[in-house]
Amino acid sequence: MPRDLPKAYDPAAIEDRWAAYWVNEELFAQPRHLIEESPAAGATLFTMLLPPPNVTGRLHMGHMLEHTEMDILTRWHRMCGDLALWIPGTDHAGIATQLMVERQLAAEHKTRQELGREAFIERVWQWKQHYGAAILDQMRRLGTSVDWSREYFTMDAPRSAAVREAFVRLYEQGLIYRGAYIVNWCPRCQTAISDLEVVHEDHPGKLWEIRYPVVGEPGFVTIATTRPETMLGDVAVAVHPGDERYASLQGKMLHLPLTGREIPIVTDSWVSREFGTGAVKVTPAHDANDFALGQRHGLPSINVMDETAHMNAAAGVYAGMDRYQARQQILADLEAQHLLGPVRDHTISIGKCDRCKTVVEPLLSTQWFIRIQPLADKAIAAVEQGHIRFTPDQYAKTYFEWMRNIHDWCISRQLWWGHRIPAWHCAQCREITVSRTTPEVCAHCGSGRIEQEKDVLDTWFSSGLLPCSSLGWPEHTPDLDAFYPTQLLVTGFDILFFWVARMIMLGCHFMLEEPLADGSKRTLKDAVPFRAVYIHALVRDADRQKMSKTKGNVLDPIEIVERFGTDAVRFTLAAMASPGTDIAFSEERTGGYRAFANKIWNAARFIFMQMERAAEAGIVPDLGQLAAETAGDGPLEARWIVSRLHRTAGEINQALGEYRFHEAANTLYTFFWGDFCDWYLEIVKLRLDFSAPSASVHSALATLLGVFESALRLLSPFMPFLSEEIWHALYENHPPARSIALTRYPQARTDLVGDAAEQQMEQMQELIVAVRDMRRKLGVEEKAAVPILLRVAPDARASLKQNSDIIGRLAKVSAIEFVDAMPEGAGVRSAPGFDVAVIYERTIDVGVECERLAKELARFEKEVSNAERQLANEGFLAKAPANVVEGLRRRAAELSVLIPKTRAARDGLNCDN
RNA sequence: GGGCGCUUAACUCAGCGGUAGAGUGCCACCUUCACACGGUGGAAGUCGCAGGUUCGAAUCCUGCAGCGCCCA
Repeated sequence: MPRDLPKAYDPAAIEDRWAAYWVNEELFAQPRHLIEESPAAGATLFTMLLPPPNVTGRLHMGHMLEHTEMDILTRWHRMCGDLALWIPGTDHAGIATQLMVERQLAAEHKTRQELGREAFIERVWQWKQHYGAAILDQMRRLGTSVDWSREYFTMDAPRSAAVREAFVRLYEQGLIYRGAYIVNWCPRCQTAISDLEVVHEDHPGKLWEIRYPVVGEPGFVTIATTRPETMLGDVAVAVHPGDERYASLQGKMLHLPLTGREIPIVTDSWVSREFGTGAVKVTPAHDANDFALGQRHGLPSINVMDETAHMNAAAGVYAGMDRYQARQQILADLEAQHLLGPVRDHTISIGKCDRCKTVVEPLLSTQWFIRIQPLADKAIAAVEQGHIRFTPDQYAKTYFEWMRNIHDWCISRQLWWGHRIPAWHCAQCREITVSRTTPEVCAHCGSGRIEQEKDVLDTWFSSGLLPCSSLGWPEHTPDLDAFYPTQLLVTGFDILFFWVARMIMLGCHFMLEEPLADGSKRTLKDAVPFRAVYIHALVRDADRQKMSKTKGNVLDPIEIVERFGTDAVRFTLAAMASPGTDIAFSEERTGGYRAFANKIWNAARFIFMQMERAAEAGIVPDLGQLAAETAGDGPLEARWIVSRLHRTAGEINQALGEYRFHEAANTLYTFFWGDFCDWYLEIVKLRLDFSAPSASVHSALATLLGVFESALRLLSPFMPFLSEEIWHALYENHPPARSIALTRYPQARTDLVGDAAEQQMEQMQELIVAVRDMRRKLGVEEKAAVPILLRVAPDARASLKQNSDIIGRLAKVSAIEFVDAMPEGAGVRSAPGFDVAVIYERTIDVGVECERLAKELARFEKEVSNAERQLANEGFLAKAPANVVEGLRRRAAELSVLIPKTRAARDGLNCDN
């Protein structure tokens, strides 16, 4: 029996099956031949690129959140009828991957140098085949609705072709150059790394003062430095031009201790007079600021270290020492010459390699650079002109800030794993040949003695091209015509500069040259790689701590998923994903949403049970005609639940359109559990009397099934597994579509949103809750039904009378006596719309009830005095909107009735005695 | 040093100009034939502090305090 669900919801029993089904049936693919045969022109598109996870990575909670948000959006758009395409893939991650394989080699007591470049790269490919798909496999298990037929890898053939084309084109356009500049050098990885790959940490350090003797006269200039070992590469000492202390020394020369060299004193307003002694040593080859200063003053650069951060031949007697060893020796030698001044404790910011944590050495070396300004200008304009929108919008500021202070991009890396730069050096004429195809001879002198550049490209050079290259660029493909620009990029704020900025720069630059599908010229508006960027928050642990390996508080999402189910984890993340706010991931809360899944599961069991009973009575609903509708003269609960459903659908659609996942999830939760299960199902039990099948029984069943089926579709993007399972079961495995994910998302029909039904129902709910509370206070036994006295306004009486069976069942009331006036005194509960009393001989706990009434009275009195004060205020009456004034008047009137009633109730109980 | 953000119920967070909300937790009762991953009811907040704008401020502005992040 397909509708025979187990009593408790067990995600493990259903998830693998559906995950495999979605992949095997290729449900979420947009086949290329379809795009070619009938181009997507005119269709509403939803295209998104998966920010490529590293091949070295395993899924973490950040991915889980990111993928959940992207999957909810993609599934939602798909169900809204959009042509939805989500392209998955991985990034080759140059340094990280090379490091993994180097570690593997180290365990075998080998180095990559011993292996040689070709064999090493072969080994990395093997590693990649073996481990590189971990995250994608995890995504398959989690049911991520991507198009697997379009999976990319940043080093596969099409992406490599894109990289080569991009490099050559930029070179031809004069936007790539090669030169000697200071870069962040990792002595362990032995490569240049980007600013963003350097993590700065404050450490306790020292500030040493060193005396440099003035040439030709007695006296010293005392400089302060945190890195004495670099003094061997000093080429000047700089002071502020306005610094009185050094005014007389300007233009003089100094002896550089331990070297025998003489260096000039230069003035530069960059120097801080307050820091240290106000005199700073200048070492252009080992400090970025000094390098810039050296350039301004035409100073030479003296490199005193090699690629492993050991002192080189230029360091004289210190050659061969490691940088820290050299520091100690230099300090000792200075001390011996009485050139060392006072030492002070000083907190220094140390930059470490993000990958291997080695202290980075600023080093002068020859690298390839992109002249970034022309690209950045377009990237800035694209956002300024509104072609790309950020959510939350404050990230646009961060983006501008970075983009406007951008430096030329060092794109060369001294790694073996990556896209090797397509440039060939000629041994004959020393010229460089840059070419799309591998050249035989030097383009300048025709010599055959050419050798390809050893450096590879920064990984982001290739990932930055992905919005174009994943769609086939530089080929002008139907995919490119159909899907570029993509609609959205979802990513973390830490990736803003990594990918987002580079994708925008490269996309705007290259795609401007690519005509639109109709052949017309593309403008910036359509050259952007995506129209919107949604920045999600950080997932922290339950104590708001950042998850980190060293703290040991890292949660493995797969492990959490195995305990709670994918749907519960997805729902938790969605429910907590308020834009701009970090998520304190709590397992307790995840447990709560697993309970929600179980609740829905059991609602389904109940409904299926009713269908079975109906079938036994000969009632078989037409499952092909399910609709969340009801007749205007239908019973109150039917009109109400249909109204609530459509209101809910409207709110969810709006919330998702604004990336307000938490609002969408909470709205759905409240509807499903609060409205549908707690109230509607309880009421509908009254209607499903299959012993006497009537039109109203048929209609009740039809509404129940229609609303439930719609609610499942509302749920589907959030809980794809659960909704799929129940939905297929509802149709006894003969559903109208291959997957609930391929059906249409419920849209709000305003004609079915009934304010009157909602108001009537609300009043009845309020009455039922009041009676339940009074029963408890009176000590009525749980199962006993008791009569009540009820006074309501004449216009509400008919509705309540008609639905007295609902009140009877939900509040356990045996009979309702409608009266025009309530008896004075105790036991009467008053609300704006009604007065009610439970008829029961046992008395209430007078003390407790008096206290409750006293509190209520105090609240009413405070409220009424506030209201009266405002209503007496002419400014309020004149300036406040009419509906606000009217609302307050109505409330004041209510209170003026409620207060005497409450007082009377207290008098009846003799509370003040 | 520059920039950004946060401070609301025991906890985690919504709300961002018109009568303080949710989930979890807590207390009491209930094994009622969908669900104890449940039901019913309940208690719980001077919205960080001080000024200002406004008829009206948790919500806007200014200052202060504490916490956090990014860039240098």
